[in-house]
Amino acid sequence: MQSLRIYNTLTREKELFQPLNPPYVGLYVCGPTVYNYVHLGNVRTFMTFDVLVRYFRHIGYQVRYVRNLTDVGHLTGDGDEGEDKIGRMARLEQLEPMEIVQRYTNDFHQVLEKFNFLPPSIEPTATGHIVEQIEAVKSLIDKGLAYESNGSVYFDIQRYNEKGNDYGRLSGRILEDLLTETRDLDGVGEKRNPLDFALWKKAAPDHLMRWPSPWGLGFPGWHLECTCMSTKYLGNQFDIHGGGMDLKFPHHECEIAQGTGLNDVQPVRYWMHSNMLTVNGQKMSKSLGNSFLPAELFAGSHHLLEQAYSPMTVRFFMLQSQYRSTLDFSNDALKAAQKGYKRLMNGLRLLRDMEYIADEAVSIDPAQVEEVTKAVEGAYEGMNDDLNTAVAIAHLFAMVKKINQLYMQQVRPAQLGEEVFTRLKNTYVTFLADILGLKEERNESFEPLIDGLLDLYRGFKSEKQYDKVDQIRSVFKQNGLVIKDLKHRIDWAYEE
RNA sequence: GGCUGCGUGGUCGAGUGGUGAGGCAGAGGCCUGCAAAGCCUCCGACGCGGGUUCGAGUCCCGCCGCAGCCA
Repeated sequence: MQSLRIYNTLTREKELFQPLNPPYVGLYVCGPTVYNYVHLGNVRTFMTFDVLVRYFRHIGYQVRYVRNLTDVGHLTGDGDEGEDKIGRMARLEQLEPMEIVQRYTNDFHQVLEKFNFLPPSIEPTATGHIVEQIEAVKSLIDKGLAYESNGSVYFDIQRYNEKGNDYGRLSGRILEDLLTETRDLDGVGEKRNPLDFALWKKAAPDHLMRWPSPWGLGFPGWHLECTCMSTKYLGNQFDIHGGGMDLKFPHHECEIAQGTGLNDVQPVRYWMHSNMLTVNGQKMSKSLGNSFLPAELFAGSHHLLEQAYSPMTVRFFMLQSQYRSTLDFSNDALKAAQKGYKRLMNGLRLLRDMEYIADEAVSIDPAQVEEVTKAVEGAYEGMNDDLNTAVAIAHLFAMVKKINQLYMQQVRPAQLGEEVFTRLKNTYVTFLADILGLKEERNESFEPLIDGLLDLYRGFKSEKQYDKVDQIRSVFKQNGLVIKDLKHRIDWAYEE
């Protein structure tokens, strides 16, 4: 099995990944709050973990991938104040909260399918786990780590730390500093300490989503659902927890506190955080007007976009950077990605029809063998080094060059030998399709039509009817395809 | 203001003590009816100022800029 190293936010180091119960891997990723169309930044996060799951499975692990949907409890202030995000949308659009949830859940699934994401093993919802959350609150109160105040229940951070825990470790925050910073703030109200966070909130009379509890009608705090659902399906301690960088504090910090408080064990062994997106060097935000939706990207319908970019182009584009780096969206970068993506896909098409040809007259060329071996091993080394898809892709380009050389008969399969040839073929196809999740975007039913046109082209070409030849070329071009006139054959490819 | 991370060639983007990233763009060549595709060759960088080292894009200090979280 490959040895994968993962950057653990908790230790700020790359660590060798060792699962608790091999060959099983438990992975939990914070899913979206379904109150609006899915944000491109979220897409990047889920893509990171999509590739992680794919790679784990490829190297022989059995993954249980849990990605939740937040459908209650996430407030507009991202803290304990403000309106429920879903409740707010329901009020504005005069719909049932669950109508909002369903609408944006559907959108979320649709978008992810376009990007060729694997479905999670379990996709639990917060409202589906109210009972578990109430039980968790009770347990935390029993343990002296939480207290009721005016119908709400809060986690007692000071008590938690007095018991030898370290609230703030994940995000590099010092409790004393946090206390100093927040001391003079008013609005503490029901809390003993301004840093304490809500486990259960009392519902105001006009609050739409509420459930009965030992503390009256209310709803769960945002952080609690992830603790309950992750430990329910993956155990009190599990392998990996992922999410966007923005969730490190306070969300994930609170999850650690809740999980540790409940089960006396650190809930997560490896914390992984993916970085943010920028647009033309600036952060992507609605107020700056530079935030576009996946659908706008596919349609090219945003004023900052010069053209449409297909889902696979965007997928390839995102994977060309390492997940812990910020990634900048711009037209030039996306156009470059489109060309690069098509180059890889053309290689895939060629390779599919390529068979090994034995040739006694040709001996194995060590230099050729080494080039292929280096590319294959390099691709794995990239993935093993904290999921460095950028490095893996660089080696795929080395492979596509070799594929083209074989196709152009500049290199003979026998120069590689059957074993190395097969290794090249398998690795290339596996990396693109299975690990990176990149697939051809085409309509296969049109292929006979393409072949028919190509026959006509051949005929005109041999008759030197160049006006007809050029005409057919232009038809291909209009459809994003190019005709390739080679010494030994005539073929087509995606226009890059 | 605090914490965390980043700043690489025309552009996007890997690398993190000792000649190679890679994609896109650009230049030349092979091929071609002309092209395109492909192949070969080339061009070229490490925010600014100090320091450590035989040697730094890579480590340390300061500054500037960008991003995330907190206030």
